[in-house]
Amino acid sequence: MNFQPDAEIDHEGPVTPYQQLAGILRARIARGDWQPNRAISSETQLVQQYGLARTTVRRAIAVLVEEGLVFTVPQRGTYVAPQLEAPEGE
Amino acid sequence: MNFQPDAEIDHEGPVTPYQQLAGILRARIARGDWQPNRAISSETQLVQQYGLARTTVRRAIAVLVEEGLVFTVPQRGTYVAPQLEAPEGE
DNA sequence: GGCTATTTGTCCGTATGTATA
DNA sequence: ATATACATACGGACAAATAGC
Repeated sequence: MNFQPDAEIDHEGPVTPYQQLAGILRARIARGDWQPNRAISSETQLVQQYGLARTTVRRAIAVLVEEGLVFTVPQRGTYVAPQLEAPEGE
Repeated sequence: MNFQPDAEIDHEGPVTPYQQLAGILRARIARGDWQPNRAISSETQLVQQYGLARTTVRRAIAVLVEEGLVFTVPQRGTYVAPQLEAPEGE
């Protein structure tokens, strides 16, 4: 499903908040809010920005990790995965 | 059959309670008690509001789902379907 | 050596809602 | 009407590792 990168979380709709956030973050990465190998917002920041519980934020991030879009480094942050679809010519 | 949105369940009449509830909910949706993509009352709330058994409430909801008027999201709720009669022009 | 702040990791409890028996 | 199971969401708390002063 497609999400707007600047959308807000709808707590009343049929789509669960963690799915919405995953879609929003996916859109923001695609838009270029964070470059590859750069950290996205911390979990605490996402909690404040979107008004969600941390467990919900972590679940959304887990979705992106599962998709290979980001990777998490313990005690460091969550980083945008380097694009592996582009041929590594230079 | 037409039902009043504020009608009560008649347990003595010829119309089965689940048909009555389905008609009432249909009228309430038409009246605008719940907007599209918004959750209707939970099954528990409908049980309490109309004094029906849960199975009866679920059967009434099943009728509306069959009609495409609402859709149920597991572990989340039952939502008013978005109006699909409007052409999707943009 | 401290202290403080930040970040992810983990666990607890409570609540709501559907699904099933 | 009760009970259990499952998924989701929220809030809080603590741990561990890192970084800076």
